[in-house]
Amino acid sequence: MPPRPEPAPDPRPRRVPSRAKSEQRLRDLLRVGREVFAERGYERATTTEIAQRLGISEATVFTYFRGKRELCVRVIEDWYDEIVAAMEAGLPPEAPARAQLDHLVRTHLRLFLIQGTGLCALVLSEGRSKGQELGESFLPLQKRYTAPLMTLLARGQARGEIRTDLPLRLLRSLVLGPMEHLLWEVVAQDRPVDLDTVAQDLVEALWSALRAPDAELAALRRLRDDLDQALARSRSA
Amino acid sequence: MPPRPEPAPDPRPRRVPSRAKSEQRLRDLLRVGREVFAERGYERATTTEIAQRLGISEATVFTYFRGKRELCVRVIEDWYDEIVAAMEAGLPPEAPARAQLDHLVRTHLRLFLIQGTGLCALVLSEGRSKGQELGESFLPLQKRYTAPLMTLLARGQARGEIRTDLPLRLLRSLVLGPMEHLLWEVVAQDRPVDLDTVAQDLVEALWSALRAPDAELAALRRLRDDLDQALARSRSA
Amino acid sequence: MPPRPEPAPDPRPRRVPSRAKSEQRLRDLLRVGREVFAERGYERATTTEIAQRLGISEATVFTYFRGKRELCVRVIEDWYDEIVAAMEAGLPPEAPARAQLDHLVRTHLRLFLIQGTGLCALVLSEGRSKGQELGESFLPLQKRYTAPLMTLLARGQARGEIRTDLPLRLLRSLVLGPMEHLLWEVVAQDRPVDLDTVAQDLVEALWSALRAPDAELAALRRLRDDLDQALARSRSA
Amino acid sequence: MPPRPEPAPDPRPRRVPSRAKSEQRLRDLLRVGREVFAERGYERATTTEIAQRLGISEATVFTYFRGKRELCVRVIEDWYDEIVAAMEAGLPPEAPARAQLDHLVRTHLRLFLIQGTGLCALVLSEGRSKGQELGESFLPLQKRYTAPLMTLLARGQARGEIRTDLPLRLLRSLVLGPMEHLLWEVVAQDRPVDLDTVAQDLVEALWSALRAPDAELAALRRLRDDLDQALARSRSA
DNA sequence: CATGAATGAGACTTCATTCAT
DNA sequence: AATGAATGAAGTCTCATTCAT
Repeated sequence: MPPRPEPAPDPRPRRVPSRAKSEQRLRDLLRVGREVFAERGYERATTTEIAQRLGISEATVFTYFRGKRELCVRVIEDWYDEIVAAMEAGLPPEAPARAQLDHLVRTHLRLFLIQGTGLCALVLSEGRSKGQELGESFLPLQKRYTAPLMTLLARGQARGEIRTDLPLRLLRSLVLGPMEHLLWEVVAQDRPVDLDTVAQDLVEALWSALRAPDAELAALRRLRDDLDQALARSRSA
Repeated sequence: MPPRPEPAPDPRPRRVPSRAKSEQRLRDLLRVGREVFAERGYERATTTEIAQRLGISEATVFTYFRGKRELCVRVIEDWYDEIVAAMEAGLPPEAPARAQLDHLVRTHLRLFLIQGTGLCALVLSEGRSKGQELGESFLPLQKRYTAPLMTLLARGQARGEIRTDLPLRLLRSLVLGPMEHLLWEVVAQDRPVDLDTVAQDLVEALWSALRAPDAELAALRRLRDDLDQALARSRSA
Repeated sequence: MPPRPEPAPDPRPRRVPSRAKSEQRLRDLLRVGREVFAERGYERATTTEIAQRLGISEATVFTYFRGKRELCVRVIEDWYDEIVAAMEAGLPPEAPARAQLDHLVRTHLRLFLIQGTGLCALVLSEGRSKGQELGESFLPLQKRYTAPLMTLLARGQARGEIRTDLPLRLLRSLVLGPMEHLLWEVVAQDRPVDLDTVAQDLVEALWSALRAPDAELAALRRLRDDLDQALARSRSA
Repeated sequence: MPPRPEPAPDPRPRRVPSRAKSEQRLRDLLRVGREVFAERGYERATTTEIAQRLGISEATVFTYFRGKRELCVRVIEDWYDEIVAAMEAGLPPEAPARAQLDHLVRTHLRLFLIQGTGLCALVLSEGRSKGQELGESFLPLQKRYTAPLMTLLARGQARGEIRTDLPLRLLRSLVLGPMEHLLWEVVAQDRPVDLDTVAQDLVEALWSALRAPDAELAALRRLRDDLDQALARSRSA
């Protein structure tokens, strides 16, 4: 467990493994790397284990990646790519906001339930303190990751489907936060969940919080406010 | 009754850190331990650093705690104690659910903004896989931590203030999730936030999702009806 | 069949020292390990010293053995193998028991005089209390080690060469005990001994204690009787 | 487990604990020290444990003894004193050698069965290599310890009860060796023994090896030898 | 006199990484 | 291109011993 010095970006030239080397090997490393990092977290994952699971030499890992850190970053990037792709696929921009939200939530939960929690934890805990070298690589990824949601929300606001009285960032946390929290619980307590039920319930709750107040409600609120003011005037008279 | 698991042979005695030892030292260790674990996470935190920050010998750390792990657990416990205490203080059970929620959210954000994110990450990422040795100590703490919220929600449901059509667990995630997510962003992007604004907005959004679906609507309708009748009476007079 | 003891969760993989690794290195480690453990005993032997004597890095030691304990066990096993092999070589089962005893004692003393005392001490003092982690590995070795002697004794009894009125275990101690004791003295007082003389004397003494009580006596009596008869015949002729 | 540098005799003057201090405390320390050293061996015994068993501070131990090593030496000395005393008591010098041997063996086994094995191991394994600082203190003790036996044997030889054709040292090992060996077995394998039976058997066997050859046997052997010579002469003629 | 507290010195062990083959 | 082997640097933890009170 000695936190290696991880001696900074390392400007020395490196035999860059020729792309043509073994695409398969590279994919294997990313796949197994993802498994191991997800299971153990960054610090507790070892190059030894990754190599062993593939039945290759540890040294080979360093032929494909400059080091553990680079492998980890690549693993995370790959994972983000998948998520973003899945999220964007089948999200017709013209569908009603609630339907889009439903798709997003469902996709999200599904992807994470399969394997994502470990990686999520990885990103969360490694991408933490500013001093950490890993974290810096993650910010742009975070951006890409939340982009589909932000787009969805913005479109919904533009169309009057989603409330506009709260900052977008807050709405984003409102959607992503509960999902992550739910997933933690699932993993921590090892309780199986019914994806469909949870997704449905969650969207129901979220939508209550996100939707633009509907017409009658708006009218009634205005009525009440008018009344208030009228009363106030009458009293001050 | 199962035949006792045979109480581990040869328990070499350890120096027991006398309770009455320098209370100050102990508090210092917990304080600095909290800092370091929060900043670095469990694996990257080192007993060396903790000792150095206090200007004491590393060996001294082990006079007060059986090891790194115990220190960490104690740090977390301490932190939970603070949180739970703060959460319970000033939460009048008879107040309206929304007021209670407001208090809870505000307290939560305040406590975490001060230092909690690192510790939150610590708990989240270390309390992950069941195989991990730390995680097991954390589950009971999690329970205590969410207890105030659960009580609040249950009371609200009983009084008809909070919707009953969704499982409590989901509502809990709905509240805690966004807070954690917001805090990550704050820390990760180092963006300052206005606690009051964020808390107010968040409660506003959460309440839309939590309240009994027809509560406001019903109230407004009744208001309108009352108004109608009042006007009618006034005219018929 | 008892329900398997649940195979320890989360077995973080270790680098497996490949059998084909530098055989030479391995032999060196066992050789030097034997020296150091013999000189210092288990606790006072250090991996540092073992590595230093070979001029290699301490880490390398752990590439070949899982840890200090495993190295020690392997050292002892090796040593036992040598002893048992030497003991069995040249012990013709059909030879008279006393001749076999002579061979065994001589071999034993010779092997131990070279280096064995330290290792003997190691086994004796580490294999002591049941709580000790090392001891458990040693019992089977002890069995193998004393097997040749036990066989010898049993065969001798079957043939009527060795007394049968005492338990085998006691006879075993009667043989092995003095040898160990003699060796202690040699080492402790650093007094040189003449292997042949000591072995001869010891066997002489041991044989007095082991032989079937009446064996020599009976033989001599028969000799005398034969003689008498021969004389008688010669006179009557 | 770090083998302390044990920084050599330490010539600095030391507050020698006034004899009048607490004789009781001193006895307690020696008693408990004996227990712990016997159970664990020198290296694994800790001043912590000794102090804890007495419910006193670790520092106090160092008020009574210059250090762990000195305590250990004193423990061993005490133990030797007891043994020698017990051995000498009730050993009437005029009794037949075999009766004396019986008493000695019985006393020895009894004393060791109670507690001695651990201490025996201690002496054996710590008093090993010449470089060890502990060992040097032990040689004179060894002398005192074996003195009663040596006296017994010498007297027996003088009286013609014990054979004189073997060196005394060898006879000593012949007696002490098996006893130690037997005790190892008892402890190592945790097998209970019947002291009386074992003692009786052992003495029986030992006596066969020690006693002066009896009259008939001697006569017969002389006869055989004479015969041999006569035959030889007759042939060479 | 007794002790609470602190600590220096070191032990075992792990692991990312390098390099000759 | 792949790897067997080696290792530097670090980490956690233990314990005899000292010293001010």
